[in-house]
Amino acid sequence: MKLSTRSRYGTRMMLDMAQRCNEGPIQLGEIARRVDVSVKYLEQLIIPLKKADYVKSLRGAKGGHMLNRAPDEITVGEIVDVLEGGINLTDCVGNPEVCEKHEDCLTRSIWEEATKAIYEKLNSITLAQIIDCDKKV
Amino acid sequence: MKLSTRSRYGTRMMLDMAQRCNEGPIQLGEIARRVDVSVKYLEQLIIPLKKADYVKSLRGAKGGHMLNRAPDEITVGEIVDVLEGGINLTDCVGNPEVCEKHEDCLTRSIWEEATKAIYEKLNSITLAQIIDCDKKV
DNA sequence: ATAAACCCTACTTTTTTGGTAGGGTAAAGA
DNA sequence: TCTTTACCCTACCAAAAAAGTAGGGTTTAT
Repeated sequence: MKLSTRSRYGTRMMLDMAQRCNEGPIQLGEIARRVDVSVKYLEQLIIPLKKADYVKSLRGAKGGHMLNRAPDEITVGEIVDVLEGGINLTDCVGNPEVCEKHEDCLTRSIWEEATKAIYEKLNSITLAQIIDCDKKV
Repeated sequence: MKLSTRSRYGTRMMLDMAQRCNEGPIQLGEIARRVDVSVKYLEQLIIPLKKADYVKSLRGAKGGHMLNRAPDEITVGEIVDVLEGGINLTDCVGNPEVCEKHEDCLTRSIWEEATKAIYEKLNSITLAQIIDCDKKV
């Protein structure tokens, strides 16, 4: 029931980019230093985020990464979804048939409802909200 | 982010007992057969549930286990809490100080809110509700 | 007594997580 | 054009957690 470091570090990274979304491309090395995670690990995390079009990159000297949408157009739920490979408390949530007892399973609906609760909560939080919240302090 | 088999099997077991809560002590072997989990594994799961007073046991011949409260007095959240060792999406949720960056962490409040969402959902579901729901079908 | 059933400790295996290593490729700027 | 900078890609590895087994001990109803 714990979130993986992929989601946690990935969210930190996205927030870092969100805070600098008007400063042009940002190098991974820079982000790595600030969020305190190795460049190599962040490289791994940014690939699926690029594939899902939340991030775009520029190669070459002076290249780097940046958000592909405004911070208020990206939710934490979307990030977790990409990095965690779906937000599901159990394998049977989206796919009842993976379980041989799915015909008369009393519990699946519980896990479905709980999954929905977490999903809705995370999808209601945008990167912009988190940054703004910080500015007020 | 996946629920462990401990929570899932444990919930199945508690539901099984709830469905038979007026039939006296129920043997683990019987439950194991119905919920399709080894007796040895269920033995492991029932210990913390007994310690937390959700279950009571009778030793000896014709002994067995039974719920220590009415099914509408036990929530799924309580079961998961016991078997999972707390419902927390990250280690820092209840204990900010485990993280050296907790001073200026933008993300902790996200994980706290999401944890709260799942916690409240699971705590709103009693064993009785799940069984009743089944009876209607 | 003894059999049925729970109780307890330890160990093992498998899977997932959390990375590291090392080289390849693209492109901006001199 | 050439070189540097930074992203891109494929493996691999180690530690930890999850999942489950093994085997013996203890209690108690009959």
